[in-house]
Amino acid sequence: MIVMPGAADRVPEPALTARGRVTRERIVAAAAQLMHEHGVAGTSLDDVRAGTDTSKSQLYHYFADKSALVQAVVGRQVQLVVAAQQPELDELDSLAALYRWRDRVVAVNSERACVGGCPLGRLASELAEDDPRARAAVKAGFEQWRERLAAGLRAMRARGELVGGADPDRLALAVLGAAQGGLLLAQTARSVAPLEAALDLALDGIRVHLSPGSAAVAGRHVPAGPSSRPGE
Amino acid sequence: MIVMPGAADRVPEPALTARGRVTRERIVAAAAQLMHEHGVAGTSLDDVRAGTDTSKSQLYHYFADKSALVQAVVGRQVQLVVAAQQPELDELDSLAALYRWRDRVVAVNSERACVGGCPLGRLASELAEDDPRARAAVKAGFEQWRERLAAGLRAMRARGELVGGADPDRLALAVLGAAQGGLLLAQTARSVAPLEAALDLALDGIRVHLSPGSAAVAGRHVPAGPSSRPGE
DNA sequence: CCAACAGTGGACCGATAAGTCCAATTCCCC
DNA sequence: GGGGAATTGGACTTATCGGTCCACTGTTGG
Repeated sequence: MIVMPGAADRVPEPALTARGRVTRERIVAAAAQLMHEHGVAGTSLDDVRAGTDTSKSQLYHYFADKSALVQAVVGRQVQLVVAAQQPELDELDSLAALYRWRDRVVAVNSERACVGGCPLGRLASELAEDDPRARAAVKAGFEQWRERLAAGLRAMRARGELVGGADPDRLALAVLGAAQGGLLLAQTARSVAPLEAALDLALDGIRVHLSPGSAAVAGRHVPAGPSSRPGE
Repeated sequence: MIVMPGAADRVPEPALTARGRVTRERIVAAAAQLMHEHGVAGTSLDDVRAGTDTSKSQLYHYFADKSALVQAVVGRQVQLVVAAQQPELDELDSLAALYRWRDRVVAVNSERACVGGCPLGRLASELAEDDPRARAAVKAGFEQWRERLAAGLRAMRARGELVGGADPDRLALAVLGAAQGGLLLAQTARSVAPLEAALDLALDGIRVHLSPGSAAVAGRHVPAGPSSRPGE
């Protein structure tokens, strides 16, 4: 679990035994799943209780209130979202690798038939205005995700593939934005097409910043030309 | 349920007099505002009632239930969102015009300090999984928005500015995705920077599809090079 | 001018939400 | 193996929500 540097201002939780940790984890996992499918407001603590074979008192034993549970859910979703892209994020050092990442994001979303969109995105949209702590947590999650993308772009620049003037941090932010928007439209349209289109266009944008001499400039991953890959 | 293409499957509403129409509009406007700020689930009918100087019975006089009110709110937000970009959307016929549109979107979001993100995006995220009719309405709204963008890109292609192989519909979808994702990240980060980055990268992507001979290829709107415009 | 109907006010209802409380039970460690 | 803390079960409280109901008011057209 990632811990904020400034020591989180959490309620002093009682010590957790092994059993306690398991139960707590079970609650968070079920709550995360439910909130991904039905939203935070659409998930009652009774729903969580029913879905975890626990009792009301356990929920309040491990979490001060619903907001604290939401906080834990945010943390978990950040972990899961990043973990789902782990291999691709770890080797983002070329345009081809970016396209592999693109394919991964599309595949993950395709598997669940675009239902729920991005778990983080949903939490962001629902909590941003009502729960400042949750907003900060989601913001930190996005930041972590963006940083992984930026690291890859920095690697590309270090290898001379990316032109010197390009700002990896800003580009990574933009690519993440394209992913989020694509995910949202995909969820609404129940089709991965918007996600593919948004990511492809963003990667086309990256292409503009490739060094002229780079082998990838011509688009070895996209034979038919930019943004023309057929959707699956 | 089989729905005829033309006739909406709405509850047969009573005839509306002028006074009735005004009241109804007042309710929808207030509900839209509240739902933009606090979400659909976070807005009770009592909130709407209090914010409109109406009574409970009026809400149910004009709307069958909360879902029907939400439906009306979606329609209104679609109108407002598109209307806010009217001038820029009407003359999207060049890269420079696309950048003017970009500036407009950024400015609108900046004015409200990124609060609430995109009204349509918020509704999409919150309603997609729980209210099929609302999801369809939001989807139609996005479609309308996308079509406006696509029309501009088609104009560019007709003028020879865009290369023949580029697909205006798909590009428009991607640009809309960039906007939505940028808006979401901007809302979460409380900064327009992600929105600017996402839109700039998308427009960089469009640049890839410009005809080689076009005057705009060199980037007359972006003197310092792609994606390097300073944020305001 | 008066009936019929759109429009309005607000009390009321049942369901369900978050959160409380306390007794019972299990576990860990001395 | 016993004591204290961690853990658990579930009834209970209180508040709020969507939704219903009915009496009343304004308006309008014949």
